[in-house]
Amino acid sequence: MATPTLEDVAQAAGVSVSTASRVFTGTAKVRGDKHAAVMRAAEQLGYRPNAIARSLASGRSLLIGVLTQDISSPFYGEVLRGIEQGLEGSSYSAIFASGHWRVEEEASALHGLMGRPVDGLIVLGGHTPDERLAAMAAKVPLIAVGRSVRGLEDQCLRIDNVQGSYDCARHLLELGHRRIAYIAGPESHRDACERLQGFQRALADWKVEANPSLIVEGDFLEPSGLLAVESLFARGALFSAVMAANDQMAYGARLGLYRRGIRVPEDISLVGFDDLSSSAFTTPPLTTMRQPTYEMGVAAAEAILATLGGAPLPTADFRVQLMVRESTAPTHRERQRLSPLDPRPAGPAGNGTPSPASAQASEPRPQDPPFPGERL
Amino acid sequence: MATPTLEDVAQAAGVSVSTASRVFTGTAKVRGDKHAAVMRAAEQLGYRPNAIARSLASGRSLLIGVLTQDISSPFYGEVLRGIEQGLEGSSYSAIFASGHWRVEEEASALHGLMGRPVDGLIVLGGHTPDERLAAMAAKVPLIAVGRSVRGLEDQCLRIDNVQGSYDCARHLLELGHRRIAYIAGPESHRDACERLQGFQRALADWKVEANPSLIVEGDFLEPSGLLAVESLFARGALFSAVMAANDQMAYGARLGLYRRGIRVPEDISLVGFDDLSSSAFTTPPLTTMRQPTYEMGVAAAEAILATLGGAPLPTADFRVQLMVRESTAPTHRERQRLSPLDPRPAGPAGNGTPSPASAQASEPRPQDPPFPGERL
DNA sequence: CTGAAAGCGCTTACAG
DNA sequence: CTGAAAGCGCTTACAG
Repeated sequence: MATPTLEDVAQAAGVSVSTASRVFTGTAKVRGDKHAAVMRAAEQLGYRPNAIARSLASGRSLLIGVLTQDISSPFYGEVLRGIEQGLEGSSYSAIFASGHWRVEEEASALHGLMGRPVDGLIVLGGHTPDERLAAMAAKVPLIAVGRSVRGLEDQCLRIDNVQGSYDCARHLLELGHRRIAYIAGPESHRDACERLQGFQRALADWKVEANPSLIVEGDFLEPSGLLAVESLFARGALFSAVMAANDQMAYGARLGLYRRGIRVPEDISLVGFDDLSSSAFTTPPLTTMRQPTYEMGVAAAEAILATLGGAPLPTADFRVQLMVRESTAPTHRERQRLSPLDPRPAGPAGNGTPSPASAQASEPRPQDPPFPGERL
Repeated sequence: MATPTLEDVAQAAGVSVSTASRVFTGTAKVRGDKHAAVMRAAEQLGYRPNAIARSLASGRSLLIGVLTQDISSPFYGEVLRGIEQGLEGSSYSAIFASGHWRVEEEASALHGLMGRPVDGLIVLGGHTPDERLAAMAAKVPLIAVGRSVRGLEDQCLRIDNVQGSYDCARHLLELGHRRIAYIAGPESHRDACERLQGFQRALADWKVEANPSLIVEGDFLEPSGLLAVESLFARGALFSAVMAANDQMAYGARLGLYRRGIRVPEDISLVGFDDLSSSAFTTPPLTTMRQPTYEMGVAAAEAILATLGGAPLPTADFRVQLMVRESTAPTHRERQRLSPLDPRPAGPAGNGTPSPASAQASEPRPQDPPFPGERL
């Protein structure tokens, strides 16, 4: 038998389609016995309301479009999970499209979503011009996560990248590090620029001279972190810490250090940004700035739902939080200052401005076991 | 102005809606000048065909439902990316729903997808009973990835878990390992059972006695890998290698070893399964069994498209591949056999049946630098 | 090649 | 509380 329609149900229940419709939408009271008859008929026939027909008739698609950049990104993945959670229990579902950070691809993804059309739009990052998003926002409730849109400031869920990055750098500076290599994100990313800015501001506040040769640009993916460290070594750069603009590049940097036989954090400290779920399980567990990505996804969904329900936009404040784990340690000099009697042997990198050439030597040498307690 | 409809376009172009419709669907020839007039009018009005109305009229939603388990899973993420890629260029888009490996949640996700209704269904893993999937498959083309469904064997895209796991174990056995700890997946997962089976079969072929106290069950997530290693140590188990049923648990195990100051692979070898994209960047890079997840996603999408287009189901064969990286090494005994003059000092774990108690000692001791070449 | 018309499966004023 | 009817924006035989 073909899929049963509302008409089949109404007929089986001995009521009009209007009445049958009302029991499913709940828009008006229906007498008890008729209600029951409809439910029974629906059950018996295995009736499922056709969402498409319903959308066309009601003018609402019950779909929230989500423009993401990469469906498999560990960073956006958490946001998507949050969105799913935030939509749970509502009658809306999410439909995803990926833009891969390419303006044209984002445009066509957006085009596809609007053509459905969706009842609301959540935009995660990307390079779509502000004007285009403002134009969409005029048609449909829109929330942006991880980017800001001029004129739509209160519909943008963001963290303070400058402050977050500043705090990462401060952590390193307080541990005594002065020569800090920085692996930046692509300068076309606003996040990347802001994080670089936070780093530089901290340096300035600590009266540490900025050293352009300690800054390398990556693309937010692992291999670029590895390359960055390699190029740093190739140019003979000296540093006691590496700060990466995101965790994925920090992973790559970690591998670059490992390849040279450099220990983290004994020889060189490492910090990331994002706190991906796997960052608590790297070797050593990565010190990084946590972004509340899941929470932002939930909030984005709730904000859309609120707007759709005619409620005012909920306000939320998203704080970053430094997760001090085991990839950062005081410089040797700082350790000595703190406990002059510390008997542990100083590694070749223990003076705060290590020579990578000596750190490279593959002579067996003492390995510090992790001392997490020391740094808390 | 409200969103323009086909009727607006037809009117502006001076043709009937039928004709206007034909230029957009391409279902019939339209005279050149009328075609142009319609295109121009559409352009001018900023017309976008309404996908919902189109679906209702044509009886095709142009939506492929994807039942996944966790939208943020690094494993399924790759499959989703493949599906997106495979659908690219077609007029279909994917709509995702997550089941979180819970039968009822999967049912409601499936219910939501079928109620839209979708034109095709791709199912990733999960615990939905075979009969339910068979029932869906009767209504709509269905492809399953990473699980098998009785009666739908040729619509299931799978790898040979038994063989893959066998090959991982063989790799370890050939390196001389005999006491291999195994971190299994949950026994309710078919994949988990098959991988355990492959492991045990290899042991049997090598005449290594199976040792139940070396097997711990996890849940495929990182923390369970950490717990597994801890419980192994707690019970005083002796082993020179750890094999995990997936990469995420291998990451957790890696951390457990690190916490005890145990070196990988010098003291203990470690192997995973899946080859997640970050596994090439762990410390050390993880030896693991690659699953062609992205390719399976592409193939699933293509199979659906083919079926929808009336073409026969394409056949594909998915091979796993052992990625030998740097987390596995020969046992000390095996190294000596291979090059009796190897001058490197033997670690406390070098005899193939190490004592974790001694490996635990936090005395500084020589650290082997990585020797990737040695194992190729 | 083209238009008028029916119809996709619902919802929702409108009139009782 | 309930039914008949119009309509959502398209597609697609059907007849020219």
